Amino acid sequence: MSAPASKSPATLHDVAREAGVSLATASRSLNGSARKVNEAYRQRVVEAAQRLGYTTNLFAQAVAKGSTTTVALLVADIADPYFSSIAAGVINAANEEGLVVTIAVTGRDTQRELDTVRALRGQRPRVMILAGSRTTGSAYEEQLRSELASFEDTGGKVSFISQDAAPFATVLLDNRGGARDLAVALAELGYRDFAVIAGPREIRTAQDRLEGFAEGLAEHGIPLAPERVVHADFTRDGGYRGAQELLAAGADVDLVFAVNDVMAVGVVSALRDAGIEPGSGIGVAGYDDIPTVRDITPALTTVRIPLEDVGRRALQLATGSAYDDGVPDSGEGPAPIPTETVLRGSTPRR
Amino acid sequence: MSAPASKSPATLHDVAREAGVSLATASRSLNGSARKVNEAYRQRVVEAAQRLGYTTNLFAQAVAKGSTTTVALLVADIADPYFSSIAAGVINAANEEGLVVTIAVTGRDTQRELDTVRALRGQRPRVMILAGSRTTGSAYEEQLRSELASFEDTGGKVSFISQDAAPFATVLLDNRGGARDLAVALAELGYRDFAVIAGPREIRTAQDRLEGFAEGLAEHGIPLAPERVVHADFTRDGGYRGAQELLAAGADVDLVFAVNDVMAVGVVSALRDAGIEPGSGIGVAGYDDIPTVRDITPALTTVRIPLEDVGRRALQLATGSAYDDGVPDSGEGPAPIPTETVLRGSTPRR
DNA sequence: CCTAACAGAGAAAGCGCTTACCGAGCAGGC
DNA sequence: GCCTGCTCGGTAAGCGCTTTCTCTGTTAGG
Repeated sequence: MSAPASKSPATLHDVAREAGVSLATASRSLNGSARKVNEAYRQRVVEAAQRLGYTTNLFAQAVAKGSTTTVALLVADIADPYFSSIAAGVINAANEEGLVVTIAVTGRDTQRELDTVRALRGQRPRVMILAGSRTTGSAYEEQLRSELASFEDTGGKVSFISQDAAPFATVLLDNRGGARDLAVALAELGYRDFAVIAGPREIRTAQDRLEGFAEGLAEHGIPLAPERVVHADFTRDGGYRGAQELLAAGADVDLVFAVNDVMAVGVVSALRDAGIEPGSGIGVAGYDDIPTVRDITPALTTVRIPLEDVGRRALQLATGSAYDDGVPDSGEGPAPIPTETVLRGSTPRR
Repeated sequence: MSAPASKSPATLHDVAREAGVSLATASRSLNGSARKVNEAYRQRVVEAAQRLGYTTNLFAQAVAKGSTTTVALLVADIADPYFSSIAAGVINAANEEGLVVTIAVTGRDTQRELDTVRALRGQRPRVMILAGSRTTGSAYEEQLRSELASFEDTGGKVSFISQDAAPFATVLLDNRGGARDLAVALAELGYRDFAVIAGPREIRTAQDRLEGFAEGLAEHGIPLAPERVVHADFTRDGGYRGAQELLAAGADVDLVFAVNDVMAVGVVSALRDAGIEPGSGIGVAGYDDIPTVRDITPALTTVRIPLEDVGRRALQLATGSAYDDGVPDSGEGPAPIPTETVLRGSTPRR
């Protein structure tokens, strides 16, 4: 495959020459400028651009204007439906505003997250959205925050998804409340012996769900013994192994709550492999309401989050274009996104 | 949240001044330049950059160098596991090469695809990867191709995923062959009365799978009547409705093949809702081997594609960094990615 | 010692675009 | 009819970088 002649793309200069006008006029005609341009001229320029197949070089435009149209999105794992749904929301919202989104994945690795943030800053994005970030306890937390703070100092906007990360904007998910409601609903269904597959300890979101769940149980006077909690890594396999661990410990459990659906799916599989029927044998519940859980058997009880909306709002929060769509936006303090407990076959009444 | 003073980010100029060297030296020290720089100077510059929290402005660098480090990825729907897995592959491979990826979604809409390609060109990406594109029959096809051709003329590289799109590079998936093998395997299992939920007619990938499947059946002397083929849109709901349609037509079917797993999941659900047990009643098979299908009941028979690898290779194909990883790379003609029929519970022996 | 050859720092000219600023042309007012 | 005041092209100065080219300071060879 020998490199073809490869002329470089037409520049504004070429367009101006082709149209027989000045560079300035060409620029004004093509990119929405405040200044008016004689319609006849504009026409000529547009046609010339057409003819040459010209597209504005966004990079050059960015350096000239000193601002870009890029949104950077950091997710832990794009193949995870939780994140890909959020990404869909961000991308759609961004496109509507003529913004372009750059995605990077951090693989749930703190060091990599930090490196990625740094690298992404080179793009001078208008907005940086962090989903699935660990903002708790890690040695890197401070570095991350200072990196982000400096990003905001230089005119960027950051928004977090899920856990509160003041002073940065956040699309707050009421993880604690959602889990609490779920616990209450399950207790009311008659479950008593709970175990939970928690997430990584350093992830606030995971921790909140765990704590909220315990709170809900407490309201019904049900304790959650520490040995009934195993920590896993948010993956299906993690959930699978977590369930095995629980089973091996021989505890008398009638419901397993996994703090995300992906792990819950693993739990269902582990139970089945151990000869226990999920649902009728041991109840299973998850969190997120990813599409899959409606299709497995039994369908999973979970807590629904409007993931795509979450992505949308994360962007709007940053661009300030949050036209009010029903979700109360009480000034500064962002109201959490409402979640909803969805009871399905995996948790029949006891 | 009043806008803070918002100083602009440190520039190379600032760094140079801070380090007491010239702009040129600063540039050379920070970004791998061919020219050598006295180590003592380099040190000073690096430290100064550190101190100022400087990160190279990639945009400015791009305009100066005349080339970017961006990869543009177009997918039909990022929330679809097929695409998000591919995206994961692309992103990982790109990160390894220090490239940044921009994702746009086209929503399976031709006009939008074309617009998106145009918009993305403004970013002057090094590479443009198209997955799930319609390259057949649409009125826009020619426009798309000419847009892409012109992109390549100006130094870009495009690579397609799935269907051959000569003269552009392609990560060829042997859709026809994979479907043929699947059909053969199913026929050998004893199935005789087939129906298929095909994809949109204008999508080559969908069409190939349909045709390959028919070929496989033909090898066993089994016909596939046109009324046994319904077209749907690659979504779960599409699959659901397709199956309903088939059922309503009252055909005597013992196996439904949906040309992608997402629709197959819909089929399973539709059958169940109609009181027919998927597997023991009517067999179901899909294509892609997305994670979900292993977890539903019955687990779905399907054709496995190493999706992440596909994404990886799409990038490598374009950047020319295809270190040989076992997949034969016979010079120009790209060998198709090998697929594998995976028989599971949804197609028990008859 | 002197000259040739070579490093390697710095000055400056771009890269493709935006945007003051300038100035020509024209309309209207007195 | 002359002046004021618009309107709207064009000129040119950047934006933050890279890179060529110039030029000085060293080193080495004779």
